[in-house]
This record gives sequence, structure tokens and C-alpha cells, in this order.
Amino acid sequence: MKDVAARAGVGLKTVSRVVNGEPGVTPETERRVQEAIDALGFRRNDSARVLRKGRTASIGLVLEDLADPFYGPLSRAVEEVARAHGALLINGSSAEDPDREQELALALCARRVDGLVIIPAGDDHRYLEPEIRAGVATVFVDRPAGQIDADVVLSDNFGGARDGVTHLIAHGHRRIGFIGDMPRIHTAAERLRGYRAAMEDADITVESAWMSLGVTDPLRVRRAAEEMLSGSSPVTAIFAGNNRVTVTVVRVLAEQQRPVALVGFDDIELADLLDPGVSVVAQDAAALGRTAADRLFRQLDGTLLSPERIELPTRLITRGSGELPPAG
Amino acid sequence: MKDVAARAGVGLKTVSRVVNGEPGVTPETERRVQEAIDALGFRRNDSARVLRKGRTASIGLVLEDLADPFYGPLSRAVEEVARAHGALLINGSSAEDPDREQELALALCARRVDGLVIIPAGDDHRYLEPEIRAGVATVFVDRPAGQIDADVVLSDNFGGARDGVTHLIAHGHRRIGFIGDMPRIHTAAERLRGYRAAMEDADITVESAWMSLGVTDPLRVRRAAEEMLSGSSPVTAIFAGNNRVTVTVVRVLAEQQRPVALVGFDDIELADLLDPGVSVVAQDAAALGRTAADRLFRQLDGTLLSPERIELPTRLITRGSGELPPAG
DNA sequence: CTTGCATATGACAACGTTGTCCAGGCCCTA
DNA sequence: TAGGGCCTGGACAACGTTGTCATATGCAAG
Repeated sequence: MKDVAARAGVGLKTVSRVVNGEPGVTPETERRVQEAIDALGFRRNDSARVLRKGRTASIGLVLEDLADPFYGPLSRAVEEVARAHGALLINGSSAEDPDREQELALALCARRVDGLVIIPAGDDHRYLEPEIRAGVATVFVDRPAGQIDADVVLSDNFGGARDGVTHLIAHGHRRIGFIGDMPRIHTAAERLRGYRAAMEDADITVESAWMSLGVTDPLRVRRAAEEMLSGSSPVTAIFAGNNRVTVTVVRVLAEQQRPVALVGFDDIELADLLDPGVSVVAQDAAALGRTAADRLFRQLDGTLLSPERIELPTRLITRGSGELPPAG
Repeated sequence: MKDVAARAGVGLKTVSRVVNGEPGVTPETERRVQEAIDALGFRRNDSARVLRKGRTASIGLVLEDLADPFYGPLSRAVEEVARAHGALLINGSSAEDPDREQELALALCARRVDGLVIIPAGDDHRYLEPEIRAGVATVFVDRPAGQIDADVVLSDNFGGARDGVTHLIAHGHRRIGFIGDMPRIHTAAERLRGYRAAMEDADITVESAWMSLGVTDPLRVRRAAEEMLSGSSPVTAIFAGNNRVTVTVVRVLAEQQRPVALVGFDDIELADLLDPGVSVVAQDAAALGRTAADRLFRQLDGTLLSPERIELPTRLITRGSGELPPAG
């Protein structure tokens, strides 16, 4: 910028004015400055700007895995909102590791992002307290924050799972399996709770062999599914706790002789084209991201009052697999 | 930092030394400083650091759409490499709009990212020349750069498409349709070229009614597919130019009476569970991202010589749909 | 006891930008 | 013509950090 000023034969501040479109510059002067800028290929250094102004016009997103089809649309939605506010998005994957989540979140704070959208991996977020006090807007998505009071946007995991399982029960099933992630993950715990609630409502006593918690990699999901399908009281239906589980279970069921009903949490692509179509409890990932980002920027505007918990509804989509009658 | 220094009763530089783990500080002093840091919840301001040092330890990724299942893994792979080098990833979606791509790329440069990974939407990247000259490492992925000489990592789109179409021909098809994106997009053009090459190699004259270029939204893809299946010389097989097209075509074919063969470019989830399984020409999105990011950091290390064009092979995965014989 | 060296610490400038404040020139009016 | 207000432009400090260099302290050798 110094160079530009020198070349245009004006003061530093005048260049700054031109670059930022501030008033108080003669068209003639502006032309000269613009010329110098073009000639030198000058581009404002945002680091210095940030240092001076305090706002970075960027927000951070910490999620579990960008490659997961559930988080892609969520991330994109956050990005769109950020863009509408002239902000850039920095994102990082925690890989479901609390330490890595913390490392990422703090690294983002060190870069002075204006706000953070976090899909928590851990369950203790007190490490963010100084940052929040220092003015970093924070919204948690998909799972609530641990040990601190903050905005949270999540799906109705409990209600969704209960509806899904109730749907299976309505179609005559009583021996219903549940395969889900580790209960230390809030969504997994809530969905399990929904499963239990639906079963209890129908006066069904859940046998422990029907439940598989904490499995997530395809091999172990497969084994878990096969076991609950072959035990002494085999299940006639399975409720899959998330998209990855659903995919694996679909594979396993395709190999079974007798039809087994299935309802999965999270929608999956092409679910309608399988035979039978896969019935799912769908959540709207984009809406989650959009809502969270909206709230984040309202925090930054100062138009937001106190932390709130927003729960978005889920939707049961019937495609066939959830409507199969009990067999075997 | 000033506050920390005051509280610990030491100089600014000493705090800096402690924060950065530089040698030359008495354990006793270090303890006092550390204590002050904890008490004040101090975190280094990376903006100032960047301003001073010139390196931001962050790289930018400009892609088409984070929500696209093809770009998720790619983005994640770039992130992993960045993480290994202690860098953060800032990404933005261009939505296939050249202006937006440029806006994003320049915004990232203004933030002084150390490097850029770009999946180009436009075909003229001369706007990046000043930045590259200024030291911003740049690698293009999936499609080559326009009008400038830069590192490029892409899949063998031509060879992949040719193999896929040849595969259909080998199974007896001659009237083969092609549905792809706008030929101004490099990948689309290359795949079209592969289609034409395969047809020519088999001495088949392509009728214009067999080709649909530039359609990408589900409705128009559907219409295009239906038209080429119903004309005066209906096709017996379709080559789908990308994952989104494939998904829609699968839907259309499911409604058809007679079996129609299909090979798609890009793998899609659950493709193996459909009936018939969808044969595809798969490219390795993660490998693309990893390779590109590796090259980026090698540019930054200074261990890289001149721009290069790296082409990764594709893989034909047969699952049934591509092996159907001609019918009708 | 002096000299010299190593080690610990701090003062200061600089990175590039922007907010504040002031100076100078111009035009208008009385 | 003098006085006042407006407009344009620039000097300067500050943002928070780090590299450079100087100083102070301690200790060993002469």
C-alpha cells in the first residue's frame, strides 16, 4: 500500500480510502490511485486489516467428517449463510475425537474467527468459556454443548427414533433390534431413548440381545446385525441408528432369506430405488446448518438475547422396508 | 500479551518466548508466565502473528459444491494433508460460477492463505498470475487451469469414459446414449471425447439424438433420458457423465419395461445393492485431493520444480447394469 | 580483581492497515 | 476583503506479535 501511495503520489490514507470506497476522494485522485493499484497488482492484506479492526469476517465450523454425506449439506448451508454475511468459512474435521475438536476450536479462536459452529465430539466445552467471554459467537449443532450454556440446534432425535420404532410396532413387530453408536454421543443416546420409549409404550420388554451400542464400523455392524437375526429370539425388524449403520444393515438384509423390516435414522441417497425402498426417519441437515448459522450471525449482530435450544422436527419417510410384516 | 507480561512482571518478549516454546527462559520465569497466561485466559492472536511472519499456515480450497458426495471425500483428504502440515483449511463453494470462483480465490488470497487448491469453474485463471508471482502456491484439481501454467491433478476422464463405453460395446450395444454436463466443463468435454473415441473405434456413427449435453438438473436429465429411449432409433444403453446424472438415469431406467444397460462415471453409494447393480467408472476423489495437497505443500517447501499435469487412473467396476445385453 | 564469555531478559522497530485529527485550499457570503 | 465552513488529503498512532539487538547477571579463567 505504501508502494501504491508512492506511485500515485498520494498519502497512505488516501489509498486506504480508495481501496475501501470511502468518500472524500476526488475522481481524479481516485483514478490515479486505481491505476497504481492495477499496475502493482496490489491486494489489501486482510491480516493487517483484521489486526486493526478486530473482526475477521470469517467463521469456523468444526464437524465430525466432511466426507460424511450428512455433513456435506450442513456445511454447505452454513457456508451460504456466511457468504450472505460476507464471511468466509474455515472448517475442520474432528474425526469424533474430543481432543481434536478442542485443538481445532482453539486454533480457530486463535485466528480470531468471529464465530464458531460446532458439532461436538466431546462432552465438556468449558475450554471455550474464555473465548465466549471474549466475544466469539458460538452455536452448537446436532448435539448439545457439555458443561456450558450455549445456543444449540438439533434434530428431535428422541421423537424421531420413537416414531420410527412405533411405526415398526404398528406393523406388527415386537422383537425389534436397535443398532446405534456409542451412547456417549448425544444423538445416539437420544435415539436409543426413543427406541426404549416406543417399546415401553407398547409394553414390550427389550431383550439385551436386541441392542447393539457403540458399533459403527461396517464389519462390526454386520456382525451385530447377523447376531440379532440368528439368536434364540431373533428380531423381525431392525432400527438403524444412523446413515452408516443403515447402509450396512441394508447389505446384510439383502442376504437374508426371510424379509426383515428396517427403518433407519437419516435419509440415504437412492433409498427409494432399493427393493424394498428403505424407510427412514429423515432429518434436514441443511436446515440444521442454516438455522445454526443464522443464530450465529444474530449473536454477532447483538440482536440475540440468551442461549436457546432449538429442536427441528424429523420426518418419517415410508418406502417399503419399514412396512414389511413380521416374518419367521 | 502485554497484560500477561505485566502480570508476570516480565518483558513482552519473554512472554512471546514462553508462548512459542523458545529456549532461553528460566523454569522459574516460565512458570510465572504460564500462570499469568492461565489466569488471564490468554491466547495468541494469530492475525498479528501472520502479519509479522508472512505465513498463515492455512490453505484455501475452492470447489464446486461441498454438498456433492464427490467433493466431500476430496475436501476431507485435502484437510488431512493440511493438518499433517499444521495448516487449516478454508473452503468455499463456487457453485460452478466462474465469477464466484474468482471472488472466492481472491478473497482467500487477501487473507494471505499460503496456497490454493482450486477446482475450476471458469476457464481463464490469469487473474491469479499476480498472486502466484507473489508466492501463493496453487494447484488445480479435477479440471485444468485456463490460460496459465500451473500444477494440475485430474482423473483420466477421457480414458475412463472410453473404457466404460467400450465395455458397453463389448456387451453388444451399438446404440449408446450419452448424457453429460456442459462441454465447457473440462471433465464433461473429456468424457464426451472418450465416448466418441470408443464409438469411433467400433465404427459406430453417433446419432445426435443419442447425445445430451449440458443438462444437469434432474428434471432435464429425466427428459433427455426418456427421449433417447423412445426416439426412432432408441438407445439400448446409456453412459451417464457424472454421479448426479447416473442417479437420475437409474430412476428412469427403473420405470422402463425393457432392460437398458447403464454405465456411470463416478461411483455412487449403494450402487451394488440396486437391481441390477450399477456399473461405474470410478475415480478416487480422496486420492485426487491428497495428491493435489501434497503437491501444494511441496511447492511451499520449495522442493517442487515446474508445473506438472498428473493424471490418476479410473477404475471400471462391473456390477450388472453395464453387462446387460441389448434389448428391444 | 579484572576480563571475557554465556545465558537470561528486555527495549524497540517493524509487519500493513485504519481511525483520529489536523492543515491547507477553495468557495461563499457579508 | 475578511471570515467562516466545507472538502480533500496527509501525518501519526495503534492493533499484537516477533526478530534484532543491547543490557544485565553470573561464573570461570587469567
